[in-house]
Amino acid sequence: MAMKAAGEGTVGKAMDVLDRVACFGRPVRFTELLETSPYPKATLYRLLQVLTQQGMLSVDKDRNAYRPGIRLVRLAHAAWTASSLAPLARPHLDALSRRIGETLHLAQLDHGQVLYVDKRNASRPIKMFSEAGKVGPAYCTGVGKAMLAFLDDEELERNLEQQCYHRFTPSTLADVPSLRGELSAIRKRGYAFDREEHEPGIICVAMPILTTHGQVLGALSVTSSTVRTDLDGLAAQVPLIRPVAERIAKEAEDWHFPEDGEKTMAAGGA
Amino acid sequence: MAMKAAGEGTVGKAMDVLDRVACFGRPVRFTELLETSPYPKATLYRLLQVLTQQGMLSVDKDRNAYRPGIRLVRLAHAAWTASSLAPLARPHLDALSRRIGETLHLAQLDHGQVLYVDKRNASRPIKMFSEAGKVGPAYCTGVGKAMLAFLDDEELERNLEQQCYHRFTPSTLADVPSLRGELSAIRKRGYAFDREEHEPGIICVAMPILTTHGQVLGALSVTSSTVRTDLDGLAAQVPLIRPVAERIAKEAEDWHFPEDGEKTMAAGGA
DNA sequence: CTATTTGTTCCACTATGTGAAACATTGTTT
DNA sequence: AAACAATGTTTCACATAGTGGAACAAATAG
Repeated sequence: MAMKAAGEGTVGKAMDVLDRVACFGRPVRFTELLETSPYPKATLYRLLQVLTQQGMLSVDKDRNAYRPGIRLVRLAHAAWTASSLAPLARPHLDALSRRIGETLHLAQLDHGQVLYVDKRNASRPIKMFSEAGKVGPAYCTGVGKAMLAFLDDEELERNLEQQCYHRFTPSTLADVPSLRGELSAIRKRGYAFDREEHEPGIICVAMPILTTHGQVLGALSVTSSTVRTDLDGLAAQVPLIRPVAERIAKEAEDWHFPEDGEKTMAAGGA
Repeated sequence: MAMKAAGEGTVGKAMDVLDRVACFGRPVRFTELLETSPYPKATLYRLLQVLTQQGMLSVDKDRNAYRPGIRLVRLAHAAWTASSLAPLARPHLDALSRRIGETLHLAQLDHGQVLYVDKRNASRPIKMFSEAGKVGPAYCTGVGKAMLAFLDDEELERNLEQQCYHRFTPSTLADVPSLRGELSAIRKRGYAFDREEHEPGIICVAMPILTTHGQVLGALSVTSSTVRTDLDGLAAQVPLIRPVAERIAKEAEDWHFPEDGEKTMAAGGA
């Protein structure tokens, strides 16, 4: 995932390294990174130094394993609050969750990947942060396809290139032509299905969240399993989902920031 | 907060700009940033361009307001999972939360600030991500002081400089000498109190989480209000809290990463 | 329509980051 | 313990990449 060398400036490289470290999901040793990066030793070394010193990475006590730093968590809080649909969509998701007893996902597109920014689970309330922030493939998930389908040409091409087209299940659309076909069907239909394309037994309906000008903001999905329902069963939920997606889109568009608002200086407790 | 110009290289500046944008908690216009930044126009401009193009910032549709980007959320998920005590501490927090009916905080230190990485609320389950990721001052919170008290000299000095020493309440220790005194008392006692130093009516006990070598990993606190209990009441919880802090420390130390583990490629649903 | 604020581009200058290779520091082998 | 291998750190001549003053363009007023 995201393993292309960002030909951009120094900052671009630094971000790329950040990504690479984050991808591992465990502390990475210098050499490991060196082998999977397009950067020469010394350069990688300095980049890691800087990032560490900046708190974007932290070094394991063993003194030679890097992992994403705490500063990122702080920054992301801001990102999540200010730049995702989640805070705005929350009440709507809550309401939908109460009406439909199924798993809900709210997702956005990020560098060709689906980024889940919020989630409702049928049973327990929320599994918190660790859920928001997860990424998944775009070409074989309901939300992913729903968003891809409504991108403009230029963006679509860029995103199509960024997919890895791994055949997760027999029904995965694992090449560009079939995916294009599916996307055009989705455009016509107005929403997308996931026909066990990512995980066997898991199906979903996904509704794009679009501005009045057709700009893709995100997508909203209801997920279930083949043992509990089928595509028709999910399709029956569309009348419930569509207005929610539209509502979220409307609010996101209208939301002209508080101009100055309150600057609630610091966190509550202690 | 964190408004010093990072004299570091280009990457440092870029990160600094990220912070600045994140600080606002709302979309920021170019000029606004220009006024509050030590960078010349053109430089700031280019930094913003790069960050935007990297997905670390996103531009509001009005085309001239920057805010933290979605890519940060993705990165932070990795950071939270791999680099915070939260995932490891979760079961322990859950257990503690069941025994004590009060608010719990799990925090770590980041650039002189307290960063809350997890939280349990007495009443409703969790308020999710928007809680984890919040920052607060170190010099006037229980967790903050608990951590400061056990830093080594060099780190302590660095951190003391980074405090803003705003007098939130009459009991805030708003200068270095009194803070030093308090810290030494905390070192002797082994844990810290918050005596309404940050918010009137809010008190807490905080236990540092330390490695066997005395390295500060984080802190754990029980928060309550003066209408429900007093410092003695909170101190009575110490026998419950201390072992949990020790347990977390132990596990954090023992946790030598899964060496390779499973690479559960992508998120669950669809 | 002119004035003013706000955002974007130019370009000579040099500070910053580059990367091959040498060096240091581990850890492993016999 | 010496010889070896693997990993991490530093050096240094070089040029790319970032800098910032100032001129230019666009968008809002007045």
